[in-house]
Amino acid sequence: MNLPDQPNFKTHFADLLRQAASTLIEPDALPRIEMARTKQASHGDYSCNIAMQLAKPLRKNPREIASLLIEAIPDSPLLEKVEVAGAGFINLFLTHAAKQTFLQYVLKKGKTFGTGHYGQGKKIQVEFVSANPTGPLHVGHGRGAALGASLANILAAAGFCVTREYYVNDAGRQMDILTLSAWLRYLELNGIHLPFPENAYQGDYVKVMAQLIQQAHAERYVHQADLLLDGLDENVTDEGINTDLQLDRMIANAKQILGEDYAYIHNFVLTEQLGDCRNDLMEFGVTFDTWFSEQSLFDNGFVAHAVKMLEERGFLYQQDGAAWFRSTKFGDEKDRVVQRENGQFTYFASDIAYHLNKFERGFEQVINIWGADHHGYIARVKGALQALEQDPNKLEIALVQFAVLYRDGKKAPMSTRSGEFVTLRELREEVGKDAARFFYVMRKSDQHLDFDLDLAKSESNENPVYYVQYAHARVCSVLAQWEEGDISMLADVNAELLTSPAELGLLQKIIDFPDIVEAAAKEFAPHLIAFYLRELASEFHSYYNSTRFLVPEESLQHARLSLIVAIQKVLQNGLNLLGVNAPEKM
RNA sequence: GUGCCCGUAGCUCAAUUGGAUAGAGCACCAGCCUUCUAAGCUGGGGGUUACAGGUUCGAUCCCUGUCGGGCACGCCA
Repeated sequence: MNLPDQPNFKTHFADLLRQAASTLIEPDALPRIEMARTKQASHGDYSCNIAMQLAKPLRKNPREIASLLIEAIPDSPLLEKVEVAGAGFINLFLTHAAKQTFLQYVLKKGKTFGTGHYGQGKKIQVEFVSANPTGPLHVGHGRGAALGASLANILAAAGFCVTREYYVNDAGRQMDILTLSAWLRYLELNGIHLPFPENAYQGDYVKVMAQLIQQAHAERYVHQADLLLDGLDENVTDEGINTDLQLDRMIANAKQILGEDYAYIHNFVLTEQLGDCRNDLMEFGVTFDTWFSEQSLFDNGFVAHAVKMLEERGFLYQQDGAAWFRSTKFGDEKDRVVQRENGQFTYFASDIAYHLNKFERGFEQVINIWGADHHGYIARVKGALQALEQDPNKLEIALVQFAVLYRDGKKAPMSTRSGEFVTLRELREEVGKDAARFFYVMRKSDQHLDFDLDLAKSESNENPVYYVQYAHARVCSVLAQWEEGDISMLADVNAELLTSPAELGLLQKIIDFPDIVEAAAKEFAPHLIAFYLRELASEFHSYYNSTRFLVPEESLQHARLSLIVAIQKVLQNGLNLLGVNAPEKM
């Protein structure tokens, strides 16, 4: 049988029904043909509800319409039979030959099986993680990283031209606080003990950075540190420093005392944290095409430019000395400040500039992966884009709910500022990269995630990661014991011998894979891949236990081997999309 | 208080976005290694989809209300 290059049975059947429906109704009035995979084998392989949808416009009984459609359906070598069922479903059965022949395409496509053209080469950007470089990544960032990286892979597989981007918040107050924190620790190393503000960064990593500065430059950056507390309340040493005002005063003092050296320390801690973050993510299998600096938007005047554009279009007004953007015109709850009383731009201002910049770089679609705590932020960013005459629908925000760690059935404590949190690095060291990546995307992203550390760690049948990987290792093991051992022999195998329910079920499962990838891309839902892989592994394990592959009869042996090689490819490709290894031995 | 998200088996979650008898894993019970890896397989029990209405051929999904949980409501980022 000769089939087109990348056969898609689902769309083929949809075409057949569309042709049949054109005998009953004007093509313009025809709704989209929904072709769904069935849950039960008795319902065939694919099912369509078009007859029910046409019941209203045609004013006829759905079952009657279904019968008429079936009579009008063109002949196809892929269609075994078609029947009416239930309230008017049209159930279609694929021929065994169609399923069996499909195996050849899988083996031929190999690593690229599962890819498609849904994205039509559109330029799409995925921005994710984008954590402030003020400390180590924690397990909350890990979920965004795993989700973003997997989604980017899936979009690329679905035919998009993907750019992965990390927005570096290297401007602004948090970086100043980190700089001050590091300098204070550095001063301590030089015997100068000033009160350490409660709202500065407490983590030990700050002390490590201070040590690095100390080792490289000795006491060079001590300067007149005793002036640091100037202008603060008299009795700070007794009560401690804990207000934003006091902290900002210390930062201002530090800038004055250090002069040009302030920039050195600022830059040093930034580079250090960013490098740490990059390594951490790399070891997590997460890489970026672009690290986009927020500071660069200020340096080249782009923030001022964007704000000016808002002003020119009449969306800005002055009140209480600040410049406000009329975001309420675009559905926001209240207007927002873009330039403060003291002349500084707000974070929102640079974010407007950043998103405008994204569109000006020519991305046809932009996806932001944000923590769910930022959901109130969506309206104002989209509003600003609209005000700047951009299409806000080109920006899509995927919200990620928090991940809560459980150890021994109890919540692991998490509190960012106090430095008491589980880092991504610790998580990786504890459960391993593969388990962490898989667990993070096992849930729909807009759902809370309960991350069971004990389960992720367990090297047993309880662990879904090993379950999928084990299926892959088993195939590899069989192939290793296959004496002829040449997979190319399987290219033109006679798959007609694959007729058991298990074999036909597995064939259908393989056929589904490209559709699953496309659905995952369409819905920003990597968890669909995880669930699919689990199901495929399950069917394989069952097959493995019931059927011997290395049988004496060569044609049957080759047929079965070709099937498990195809399964191996799908497992590899699927795990690869999720950033999980497919080990040959376990 | 206002806005957004959520509520599905004992636990953690799915459900092709309005489709057929709501499905998996874990946990629990009973079996399967002289055979390609038992990190596996086979069988079993378990549900008024928080609750009350509404929309229609058909609702876990859409609308209204109630109860319960999470998040957000700065000239912070």
